[in-house]
Amino acid sequence: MKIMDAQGQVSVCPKEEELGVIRHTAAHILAQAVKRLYPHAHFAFGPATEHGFYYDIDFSGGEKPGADALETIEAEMRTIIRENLPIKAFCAERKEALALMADRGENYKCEHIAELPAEEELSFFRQGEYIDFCRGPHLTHTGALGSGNFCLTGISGSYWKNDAARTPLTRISGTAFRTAAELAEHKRFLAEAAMRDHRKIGREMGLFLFSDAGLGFPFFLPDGVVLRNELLSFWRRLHTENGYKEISTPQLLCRSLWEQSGHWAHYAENMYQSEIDGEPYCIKPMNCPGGVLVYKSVPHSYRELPLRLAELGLVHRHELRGTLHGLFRVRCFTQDDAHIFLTQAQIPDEIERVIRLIDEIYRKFGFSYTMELSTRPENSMGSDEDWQAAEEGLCTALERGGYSYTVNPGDGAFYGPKIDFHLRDTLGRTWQCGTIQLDFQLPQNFDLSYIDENNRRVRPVMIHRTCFGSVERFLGILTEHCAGRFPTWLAPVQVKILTLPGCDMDYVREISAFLLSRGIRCVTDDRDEKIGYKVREARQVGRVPYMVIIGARECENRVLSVRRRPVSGGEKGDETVTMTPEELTAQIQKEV
RNA sequence: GCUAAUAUGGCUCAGUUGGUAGAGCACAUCCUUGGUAAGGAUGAGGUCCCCGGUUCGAAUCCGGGUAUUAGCUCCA
Repeated sequence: MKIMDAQGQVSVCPKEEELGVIRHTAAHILAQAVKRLYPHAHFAFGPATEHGFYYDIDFSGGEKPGADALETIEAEMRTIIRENLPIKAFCAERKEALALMADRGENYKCEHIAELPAEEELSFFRQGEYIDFCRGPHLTHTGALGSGNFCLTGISGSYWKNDAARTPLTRISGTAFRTAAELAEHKRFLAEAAMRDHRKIGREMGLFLFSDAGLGFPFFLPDGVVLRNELLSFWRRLHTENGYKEISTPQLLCRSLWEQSGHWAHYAENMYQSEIDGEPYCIKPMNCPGGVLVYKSVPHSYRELPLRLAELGLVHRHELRGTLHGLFRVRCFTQDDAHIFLTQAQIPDEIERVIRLIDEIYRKFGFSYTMELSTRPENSMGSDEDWQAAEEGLCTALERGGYSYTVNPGDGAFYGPKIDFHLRDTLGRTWQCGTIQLDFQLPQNFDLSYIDENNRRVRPVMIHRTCFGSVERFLGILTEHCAGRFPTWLAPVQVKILTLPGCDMDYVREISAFLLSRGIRCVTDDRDEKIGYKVREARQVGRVPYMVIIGARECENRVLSVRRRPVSGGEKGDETVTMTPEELTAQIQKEV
């Protein structure tokens, strides 16, 4: 694939950059098509992204495109591709550049150029009547995109540099690939992803529910609670092994506590408020002040540190309604929180220990994740020295462990920097789950202390951390990851007994009681239905790991016909095997 | 909160140029006694998201809400 760079040189594109160039050129062709159809359109940014491309466009001077406009725009893009216009690069001095863009009414481009450092080379790409200020590189002519290799995917809103005070822009997004076959493959992937959507699976399997009675407040149904409880017992076992003590702190605490912690000053707009006996109270949006009060309730010795207080705390936050999204983004969720109180010297070791714990949990589910180090935000409290020490503490732990991570400047919590762990949903969108936050502020605000080996009163440091992040979000990710086919130890129903006509119901009851007594979650489907119907329902709707078929043959020989759902991937391919109840129990217990 | 689209039984969706609602699945009853991915019949079930407007007449057209979906922002 040939590309044209900003200097006008043609070269062969490195394989790993091909998609980006294709998509970037598609964004230009999109803009050109839009300009032809909507002459009043003005352009902001139009980059290639991880999944496709978009262009942010200001239509405020006239008609805005609706969703049905996408087809028309796509058709015009195909016309431009058919015209096979050569794409040429040229450079300009700042003054000329500004004049060129101003002449075309491209005020956003002018604003962008004006903000660039003086030494920046200003390059443009021209295709036919269309000129864009752009670093490139691009394809060498519009025909190289291929009219069957792209599609527009949506129309949404955005702002110039995310500033809501500015004129709203319209974002037209699309995606493009090297070949039409790759695009078709991408569409298949999207269809598959829709099947794995946790909102759909949650409804089908009866796991959870959303009601108009409370936006963003999920209900858990009986099978969802089983799933959740199994996940939490795993979590509790692991935390006990790792030296954590579990606590539980109140849902409502008086406002003065939140003022002292700094939440009132930095987080009030997200907090639900109430009043008790005329005193203002807040529903907790975080568990930390509760944990701090537990720490403060008795004097501590350096010998106790690090002191690890874990809490499965239900928190409520008033999130913007447009951001709510299934279990991924809710207004009340359970944080698998812990607050660790420790000495300065213990920071790197303890951070590493927490990273290892989170890694162990994610690996158990086969998740891959990315790590981000977020540094001091604008709206923060504490001294520069503390922030520097805290950021260094996190860096040291990351470097020592040899972990790869990206830095997210200014994205820390208001009380300290953090390491975030991001998991992907089935569409490839990332969601923050685990987090490790270092905090020098709360210990100060609450005058926390411990007695050191010289009998001096010393201020501890605090680590806030979660592994799942939100139990609800984690369950959502897990549901999509396994498409509802949970591992046997988590499956709400582990065994479904399907009866055939003519079987001895006493034997069925005996087997069911036997499995239940061994701690196996088992239900019986003895409806008067065809076996094929029951099998289909158990597999496709219930996603049950083990089906046990009992008919006259099984009753007579006192055995079971067992069908194990394929462990991974495909829907088909399992076989029926004959087992005794003891053998089945042994096999299931191996998986839990 | 912003931009766009969408909103019809528990679920998935039809519903022509405006003339008071349909299907499949699920559910109930009956028939079928069937050996591994949907046997058959009958029945019940709807404030067509809400509030206004246009019209003789609105699921349908218009306006305003609300919710959902996608994206933005924000965050676990």
